[in-house]
Amino acid sequence: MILVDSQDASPIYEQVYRRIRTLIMTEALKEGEQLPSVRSLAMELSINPNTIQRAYSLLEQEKLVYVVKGRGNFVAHNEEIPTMKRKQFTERCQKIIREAKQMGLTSEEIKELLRQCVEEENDRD
Amino acid sequence: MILVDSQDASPIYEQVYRRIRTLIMTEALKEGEQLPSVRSLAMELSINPNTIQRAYSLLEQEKLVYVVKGRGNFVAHNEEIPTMKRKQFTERCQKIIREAKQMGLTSEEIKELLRQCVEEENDRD
Amino acid sequence: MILVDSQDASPIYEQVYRRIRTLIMTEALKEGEQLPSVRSLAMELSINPNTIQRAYSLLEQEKLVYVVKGRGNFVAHNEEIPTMKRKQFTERCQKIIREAKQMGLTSEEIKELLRQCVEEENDRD
Amino acid sequence: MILVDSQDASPIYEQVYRRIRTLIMTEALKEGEQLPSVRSLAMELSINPNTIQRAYSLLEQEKLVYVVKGRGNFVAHNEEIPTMKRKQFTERCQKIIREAKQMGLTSEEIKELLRQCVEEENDRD
DNA sequence: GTGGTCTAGACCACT
DNA sequence: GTGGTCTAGACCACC
Repeated sequence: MILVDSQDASPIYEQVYRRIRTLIMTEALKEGEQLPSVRSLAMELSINPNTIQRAYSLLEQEKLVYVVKGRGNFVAHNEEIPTMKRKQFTERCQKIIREAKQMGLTSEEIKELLRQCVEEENDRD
Repeated sequence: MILVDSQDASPIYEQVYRRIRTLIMTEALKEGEQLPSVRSLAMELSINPNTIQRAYSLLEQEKLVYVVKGRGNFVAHNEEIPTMKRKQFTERCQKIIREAKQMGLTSEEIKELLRQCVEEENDRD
Repeated sequence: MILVDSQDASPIYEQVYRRIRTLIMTEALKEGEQLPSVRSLAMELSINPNTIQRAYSLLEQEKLVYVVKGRGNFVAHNEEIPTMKRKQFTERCQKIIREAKQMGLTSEEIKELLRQCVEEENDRD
Repeated sequence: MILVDSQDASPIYEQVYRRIRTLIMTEALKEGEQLPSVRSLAMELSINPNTIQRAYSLLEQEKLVYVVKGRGNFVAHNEEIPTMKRKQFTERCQKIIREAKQMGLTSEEIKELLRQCVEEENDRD
């Protein structure tokens, strides 16, 4: 369910964090469900427990996970997930549009290219 | 023409590289034009010449710049720039759309959010 | 009468301790009254008897509870409770006011903020 | 300027974090000023560099500090500091008032005790 | 068994 | 020299 890509330039703790974050947002991990323990997941991925610990701490900070000392980490109740998903998508869009403009693409070109992307993706469904 | 943001998390050589890359793609720097020398640019930005050298090397690797030993760095001829710009933008779009779908956003939601982004960006102009 | 919040970061034994302490100080549990037995309370809250035992020990240390071996735990006689409550509150206040001054807040600001706090709390009643 | 109290139950990284946070909020450390390097501070306090690192990361997350890789940590520009100070004070007040009510103190008593505290503190000036 | 903290020591990227 | 990441191994509190 969780993989570490040693080719990926981003730090391992961040890969693990992002992966679990996605699993929670897609509800592959449901509210109240227990995450694998720090140690067991570390063993499974053959990495250091501290590295997993760090990923779990990030998830806790974002209130996606809550910790019960001595028992484990659990998926938190979070009704803002749909909002978060939209916000995340919007931010990324704005970023690439801004960069495209900086590259000298006109608003019209951008609009047209976006339209094409959406259509293509719909055709694939 | 080139600025370094010390608050930016990305390394300085990459900031310089990206900035010049943009200048070339927007044709603010035209084919055959000479780039500032490694030393003079380093002085101007008060950073280490090694850092500039590294940025120039990246540009050379991408064939956006060619070097004439003893004379300097020059903007290369590259007729594929407009195509590159579009292709790059399209690829990024497809990537974030695909990820959004994986997150469980519907095609309709995505379409709507994209429309909003474009509008907002136009309003900022 | 006693609840355990698994989301609360503080250890369970402390939650139980604080809760019973409050019940005694508010005289919801009166002098001489018997506390539930370690085992029965553990069963009721579905937690380990050791955890309850630890909470009771803290209460005993503070002389809020006394133990009769083989019979159970009882609320102690303690005529200083009202004084304790005021003293505790006053000490805390002084502490945060002193810290606020250290942060550079003026006496006037502090007075005003305190007034607001009191009002808001009264509105909630 | 920074001290670690081995008696204090709170983790070392948090003590360091809180201490520097206070220094910034009181402007003992001013905007743009450089913090001691991770390694040098670790040496000075005879603790592990990782522990300092962690404290600095917290400060960065709160945007009180920004990092320039390869150069060091610097106090960030943050115009929200006065607001933060008030908010922090208000939260603490609310907390102790709420707890006092839970203990059975009446609103009148609380008001009166607060008034006394403020007066005493003013007398000390 | 669980998570939380800390140390010691290493390697990397950046300046 | 700087910060950032990771490992290995330890100890503690809690359940």
